[in-house]
Amino acid sequence: MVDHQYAFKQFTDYLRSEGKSITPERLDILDLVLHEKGHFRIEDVIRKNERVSRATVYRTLKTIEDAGLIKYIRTIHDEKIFEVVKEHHDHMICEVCGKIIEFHDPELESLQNDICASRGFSPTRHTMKIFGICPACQKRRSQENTPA
Amino acid sequence: MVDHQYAFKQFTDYLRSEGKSITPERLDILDLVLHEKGHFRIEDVIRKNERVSRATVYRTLKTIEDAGLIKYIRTIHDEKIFEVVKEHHDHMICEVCGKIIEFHDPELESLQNDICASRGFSPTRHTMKIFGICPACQKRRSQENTPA
DNA sequence: AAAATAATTGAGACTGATTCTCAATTATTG
DNA sequence: CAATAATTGAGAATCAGTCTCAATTATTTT
Repeated sequence: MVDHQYAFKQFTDYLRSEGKSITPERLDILDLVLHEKGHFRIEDVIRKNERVSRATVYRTLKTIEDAGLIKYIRTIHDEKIFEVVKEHHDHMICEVCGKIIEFHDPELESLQNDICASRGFSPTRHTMKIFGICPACQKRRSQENTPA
Repeated sequence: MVDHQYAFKQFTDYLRSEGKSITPERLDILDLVLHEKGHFRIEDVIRKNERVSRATVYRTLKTIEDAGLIKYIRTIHDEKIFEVVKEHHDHMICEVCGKIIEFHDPELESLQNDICASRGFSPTRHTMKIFGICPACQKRRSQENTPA
């Protein structure tokens, strides 16, 4: 879970620092986004918030992204999927059921930094996606191949 | 460089195995793609091959991708960039000049496998992108900040 | 708190990328 | 070579995302 209070403060601070207005539309969308469990698509936000226009949803999601509160990844099918930014983490994506599993590994992070350093590249951020089959789908598959 | 001869064989084998026809359009596009240095965009292929229709370029690039000969990544600006598949590698992407640097690190690969194993996830492939500033742009920047 | 100013919104037009349709063409098979 | 199956091209259609601009709302100024 994300601290909503804190997220709202971060967002309004960001808006003020950029000379942008604090509007009910923006707060509504942030609220909706914070209540999303896990990952969500833009269409979800548009559908669940008919009061706000499609254009404003797009604009506002980009603003919230610029504020550093959400980010997106691409699924196997190239769908844009948003998520609320928590601590940094990477993703495992199941190619069978589409499930997205988050993970974080400090060793991986430091190894990445080493690799960059050895090449004179100055990293700011990274994304890593591992595609494969999640435990549940592996189990289901092995059951299907061994019928009663 | 990629062995063209071998790539053509792989492609025609793939087509045959899928019951697909071997057409001049498909071979032309594969040929063009193999001659691309590094990374290319779909529009490049369409422009350089006016004999073949836009629709067929799209269809054929997907076919070549399915055959495992090319793949694509997304840049910072969400552009689709294709590349010929060589040995597996990951990418560093410069946020200043857009340059794409390929790298491969066996330690990274085995660490990824360990991480998956510990979570019961069976990996098939992965993508990793590190965004940051390339050596050339770092140098250029530091020069700009220290004028003569 | 009203006026003046600046930013935002909504509706729908627009764009660019990609997919679809289907008749005409070309490859494959027997 | 004829019959069959797959592919192609041209343009229509779709889709996500952006843009326009007048009307509305937030912010700042007096």
